[in-house]
Amino acid sequence: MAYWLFKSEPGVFSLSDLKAAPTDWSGVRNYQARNFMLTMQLGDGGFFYHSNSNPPGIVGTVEVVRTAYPDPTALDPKSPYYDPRSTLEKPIWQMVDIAFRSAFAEIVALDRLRATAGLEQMLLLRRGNRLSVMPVSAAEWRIILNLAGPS
DNA sequence: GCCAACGTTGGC
DNA sequence: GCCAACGTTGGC
Repeated sequence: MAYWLFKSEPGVFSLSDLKAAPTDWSGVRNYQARNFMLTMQLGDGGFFYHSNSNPPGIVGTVEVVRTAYPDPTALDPKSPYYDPRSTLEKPIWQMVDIAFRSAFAEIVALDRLRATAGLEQMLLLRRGNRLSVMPVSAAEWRIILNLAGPS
């Protein structure tokens, strides 16, 4: 069982959108993020992070409900995520499916994460980090759930 | 809207 | 294989 963090701009896709229906995490075009998705297991937990919002922060939890499979938007010339290097036979990009699990009573804001002991090593907080999918350690997971309180 | 940080691209 | 240029991300 591993833990992850999924980043999304709420104006584009929010936790409420995910609550309405599970979704595929298509459109990831970063090799590191893709490689993380390739290692995800059914039932893995994830935080849902709202970026480019005020304040940015973690708003709830999700669950991996399907392991990695080819991202079809890479093959669609009309998609903004189209990648002509990718083919049906040799897909480059992968995605997983995630489902809503819980919404925090209050957002755990980025500045609060930064101020919390035990989260100093968190990948999310690293300077210049731009990954849309990243791992979270079990310890970090526990600390943040505590910050969030009952959902 | 600004800009620092980063990944990717492409010329050489 | 180097590295400058570029596009994108995301906090502020």
